[in-house]
Amino acid sequence: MAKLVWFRHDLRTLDNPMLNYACRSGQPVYGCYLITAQQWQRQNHSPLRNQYVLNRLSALRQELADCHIPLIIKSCDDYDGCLYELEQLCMQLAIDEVVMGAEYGLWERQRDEKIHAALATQSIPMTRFTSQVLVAPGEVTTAQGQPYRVFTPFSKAWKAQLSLHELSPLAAPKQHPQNTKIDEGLSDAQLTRFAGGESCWPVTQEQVLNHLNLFVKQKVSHYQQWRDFPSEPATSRLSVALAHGVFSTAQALHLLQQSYPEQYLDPKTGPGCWLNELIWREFYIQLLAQFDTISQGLAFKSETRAIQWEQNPAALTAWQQGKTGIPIVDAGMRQLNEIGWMHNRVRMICASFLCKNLWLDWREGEKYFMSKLIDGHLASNNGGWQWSASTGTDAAPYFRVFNPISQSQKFDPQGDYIRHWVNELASLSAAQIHDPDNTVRQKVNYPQPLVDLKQSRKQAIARFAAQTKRD
DNA sequence: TGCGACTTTCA
DNA sequence: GAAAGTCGC
Ligand SMILES: Cc1cc2nc3c(=O)[nH]c(=O)nc-3n(C[C@H](O)[C@H](O)[C@H](O)COP(=O)(O)OP(=O)(O)OC[C@H]3O[C@@H](n4cnc5c(N)ncnc54)[C@H](O)[C@@H]3O)c2cc1C
Repeated sequence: MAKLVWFRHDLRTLDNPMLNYACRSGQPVYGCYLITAQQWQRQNHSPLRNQYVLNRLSALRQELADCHIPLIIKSCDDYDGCLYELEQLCMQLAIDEVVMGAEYGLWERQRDEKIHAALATQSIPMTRFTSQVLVAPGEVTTAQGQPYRVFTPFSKAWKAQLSLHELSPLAAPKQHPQNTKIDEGLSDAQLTRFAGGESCWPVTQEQVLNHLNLFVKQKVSHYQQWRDFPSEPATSRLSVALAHGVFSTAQALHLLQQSYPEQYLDPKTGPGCWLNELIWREFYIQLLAQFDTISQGLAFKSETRAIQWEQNPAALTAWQQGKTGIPIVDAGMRQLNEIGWMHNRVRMICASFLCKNLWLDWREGEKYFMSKLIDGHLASNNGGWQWSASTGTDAAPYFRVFNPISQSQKFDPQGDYIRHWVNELASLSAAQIHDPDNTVRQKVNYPQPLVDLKQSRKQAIARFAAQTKRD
């Protein structure tokens, strides 16, 4: 009899509770990953993200091989196909337990429930661990026993919970070498072919951990000061690795704690501010796990669900292509389109512009981001969009509307970020670049602003006021 | 991590 | 009449 570890969003060998549990049994251990291409397409996963996953799987297979654990990679259409593949594997490999890290989207929870029930009829237990977050959804609750809906109290409870958690990361387990040859499914050559190239993002665990180490040692102290300036390389850019579980919150936190024991809990310091961002990620994940409306595409605040958003395909396309005539928005959208990643400050500006100034449905923005981001993750992406749209819990108040040009002047004062991503504006001065004069726009062939910022802001606030009063 | 309308304070 | 403060969307 053997154990099967099903990898999903925890593509690592270090600090992996499933692997450790399976290996402690003393039985043979097999890893598996199921590629569900149709499902990915239905959920708008971006091509660059798929490429990253496929590259990462080759690397993970090597890392697992160092532990003498084979990684079987199979392809099936969608979540329904997963059950069949798992049953096949259980039969072929004489599996007596399937082990996995919990996933929190509604469809993923339903899939896992189905599989759990089906395997149970064959007396194969399915055991779920917490692998994506340090503090499991529901582990901390408000005094009334409710899930937290507000970030600050959640983060306090989260930190208070740390004393109960072992932070020193689990080592990668080592199995005895196995001689028996098994069918590992898709070969590395096939993975490389499907990936269609090499991801620009680090794919090995070693590269990612080096990057994490370097960030914590050299950059996190200045994080608080510089994180909002998109032309500064001040943020960790670890979201891609975190979204796929190449390392855990505990691994990052352990480093922070070791390096900055006096600071890491204080959000006013660089390390403490960065930890807060890791907690934001866990905050949104626990919301996703405990409120089905997020997976169902409903606004979190019910009083905002009746809002009639504009239907304007031309404006949506202009926004998507980075041709809105608002330089900072266009720079952000072009960064997203080109590299599948956007700086957080600019994500907020682009999202706010779509919802508040263009009055387009935040779900259109959410969908488009998901179709381009490599770090795309339902919990954080939905969280970010509902924050921006003021439809979320603990969101930006509807009357606090960003002015993208003031944001641009404040956070990209020299215009370096804009110059880098918007070619037409590369030669403009800092005085012109945030909102060029008509004549300058014509000269460099840059569009006029798609909307009047002042007027659209006023209208958005009025519409929200009318909507929320109605109840 | 908002901003305009309005009031108060000071010269 | 400028600057600083307060209010409400
Ligand atoms: C509209 C919108 C959509 C977003 N979509 C996603 C998404 O699909 N996936 C995603 O991982 N993040 C998303 N974010 C959050 C944030 O923009 C990115 O996590 C961040 O820009 C990643 O860069 P970094 O790794 O350099 O972050 P750092 O500043 O170094 O932060 C460290 C880590 O903390 C987490 N984090 C940071 N900020 C947030 C946040 N606001 N919410 C949740 N987690 C956070 C990320 O995992 C990040 O890697 C979105 C934000 C907005 C406003």
